[in-house]
Amino acid sequence: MQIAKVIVDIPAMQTNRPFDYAIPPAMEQKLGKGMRVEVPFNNRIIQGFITEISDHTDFEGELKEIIQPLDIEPALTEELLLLGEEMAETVYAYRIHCYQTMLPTMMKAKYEKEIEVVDELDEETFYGLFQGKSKMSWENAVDRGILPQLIELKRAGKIEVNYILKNQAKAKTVQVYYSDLETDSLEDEYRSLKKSAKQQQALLAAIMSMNGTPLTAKEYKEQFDIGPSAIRTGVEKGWLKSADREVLRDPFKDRQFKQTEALPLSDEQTAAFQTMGASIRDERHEVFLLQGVTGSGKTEVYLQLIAEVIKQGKTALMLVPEIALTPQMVNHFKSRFGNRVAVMHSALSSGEKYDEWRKIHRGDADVVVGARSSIFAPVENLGIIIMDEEHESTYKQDENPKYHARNIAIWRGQHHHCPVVLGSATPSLESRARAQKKVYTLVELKGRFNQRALPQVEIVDMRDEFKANNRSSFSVLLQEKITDRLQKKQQIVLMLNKRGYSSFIMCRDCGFVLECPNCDISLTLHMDSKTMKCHYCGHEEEIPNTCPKCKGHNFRYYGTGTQKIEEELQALFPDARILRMDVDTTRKKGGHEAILSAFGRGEADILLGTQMIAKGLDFPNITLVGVINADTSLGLPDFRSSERTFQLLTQVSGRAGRAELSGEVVVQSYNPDHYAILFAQQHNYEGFYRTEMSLRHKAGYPPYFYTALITVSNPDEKKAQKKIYEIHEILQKKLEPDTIMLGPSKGSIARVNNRYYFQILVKYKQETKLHPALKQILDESQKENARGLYISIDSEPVNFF
DNA sequence: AGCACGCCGACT
DNA sequence: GTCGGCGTGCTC
Repeated sequence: MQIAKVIVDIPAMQTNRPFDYAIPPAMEQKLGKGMRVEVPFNNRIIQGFITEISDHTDFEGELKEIIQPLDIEPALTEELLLLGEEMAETVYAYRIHCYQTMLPTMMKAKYEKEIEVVDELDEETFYGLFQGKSKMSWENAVDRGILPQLIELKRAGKIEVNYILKNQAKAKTVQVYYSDLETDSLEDEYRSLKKSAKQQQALLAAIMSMNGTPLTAKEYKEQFDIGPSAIRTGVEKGWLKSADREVLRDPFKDRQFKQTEALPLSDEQTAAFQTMGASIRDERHEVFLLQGVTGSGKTEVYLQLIAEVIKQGKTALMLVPEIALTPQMVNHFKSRFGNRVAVMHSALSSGEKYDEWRKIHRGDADVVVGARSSIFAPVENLGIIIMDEEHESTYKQDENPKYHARNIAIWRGQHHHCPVVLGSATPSLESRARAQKKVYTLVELKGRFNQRALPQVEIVDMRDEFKANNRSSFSVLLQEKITDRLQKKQQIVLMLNKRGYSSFIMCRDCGFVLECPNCDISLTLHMDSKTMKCHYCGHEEEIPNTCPKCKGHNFRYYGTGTQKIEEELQALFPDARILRMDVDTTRKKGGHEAILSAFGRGEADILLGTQMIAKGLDFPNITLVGVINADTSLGLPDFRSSERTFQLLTQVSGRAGRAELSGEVVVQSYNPDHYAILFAQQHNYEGFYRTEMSLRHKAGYPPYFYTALITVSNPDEKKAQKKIYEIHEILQKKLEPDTIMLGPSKGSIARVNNRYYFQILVKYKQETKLHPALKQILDESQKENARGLYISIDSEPVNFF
């Protein structure tokens, strides 16, 4: 008998292992590793993944049978099955979670409960409770509040609760019409028609010419000018049969892409291309750190490396940060490689995502372009993995499974014996340090395209502006330069650094700040909805008119929202056309792109936005970039705050002067002497790297130490606190003496959604005992989990919330 | 996760 | 005496 080992869809420590199922004889040849299946589990029916087919089981009891497969072909390749297993270990996640994140959300199971009548009911109950039907949905029962009566009936054995698994992954279909009649009989039909039945004659002629090939109604119309009513007649008369044909939802079907050819490479680009190309040709795994200043032509190198891979009959994976995945970016790839490019983008509908996934799965894509989760694209025969802007924190998923796409990329690169290219103008310290230690191979692009100089960056000390009685958000210098560019009809980009910043309101009389009732954080003012919102739990309330504490009416609005800056800017420059880009104006689908392309067409003089403007913006007429507040990101309680500030300033500076016109940057700051700002001004990555490395060394942070963040949360503050101290004690006993623990401390937001957070940050160099100790802590916490005590472990966290 | 089993308090 | 509270343990 054949046995399938199945990972079931129950995320719990006790079920985080394969369960054995008997394969019914009829399915023996049909089931395979990586398939989703429907299985009975503890009185229910749930989804699972087959991880292995075997002829042996250690299970002593009687095996249950697999009910049915949910796919025709395995959803997960052997590679992904293995990856998921290993990943679960390193990110402290359940295997089922890992497998689910590898697939489009549509393939995740949905469960429904229904109540079925199995025994005679008296008329009153049947017509009253069940409304004369033998089945009722669980929701219906809950809504009508009749569960108590149902429990009674259940006990009497008159009803059953059925568990239904819904496979949401449905391909979109269109109706097609074909004929299975012989030509002879069609000819007979033709002869028996009245002379006046022109439409039917035309239809029969068409059918005969198609030779049984199915066509949609639309195709009949286009090719033969036969309308739907004739087709209906054809079906009625039995000439045509209808069937469903699967179609792919193509998010780009209405777009034309002009074919582009490889551009000539500079000497430096050629050298970079050859270094990395050698590894492609030798089918050798190697990690490259491609460090190139903005405008050095990294993208063209990527495109040509991918072309090389395709030439070898292999496939390529191209990762970009979500925010950079603009249609502009997609264009580059679609134009070079045509429709064999699949794009995985969060703006796609779930159906479109599923179809792009299927396109890859079928082997119809040679190039996959996408954000973080595309690293799990089911491509076979990988020839290269490229990760652009590798320093971006969005490559780390901040919910379970907390994986970093960079690590997954390297794993897959090893598996496929292919190179991994990490590209950035401002590499993460971790990657740059690895390059220094020759773990990665450093490839540099130092020159800018067309030898264009990097923009001149001026720093304005905002403290001086304040002393000189300038209370505006714009320094005199920035105002002058804006005036100048407006006159010259050149474009301006202004960035508001919102990181670590929020707009809140405070009572001027008593100092009261409106806070979230569920979280220990002030509510943020949202002008678009005219409400106060909590960014952590979603709580929303009216903007108060009077202070709840002192009944005063004098509120002060803190925080510089883009909207407020826009008003200020417009007052200063009444004739300037300003475009604002922030979460409020880009919320709608395609809003981001619409604003960018309007700016690209020159429909505005000034683009004002948050960090999202630092990326994917490449317009020749921009000659001035202003950073309104460079330092708000410096004050965050995060050891990476300097690194992030440096990266952001460098990136936004790169927006200035990309073509014939040279650019200028004005950075306004209250900390003008901060090294992150000064090094960004000088475009000096190396200087920043060395300074930051020595600080990290002194403080004992990555890349000198590894980190793991353990977070405990509970609705009861005392319980969470007790647990974190217990964990602290266990770890103290077990870990190496040179391992450092910070904490236990309260979470940087102590309460979120009515849960209290406590955490410990473990910093270690060599630590073989940490992993088993943490696993054990997780295992043992399982019981408490049910009572609302959650433990989360984040290996190499990037956000410290 | 969700369900059955099992052991103690408040009732007909 | 029983009903039902939820703590405990299992699911192929």
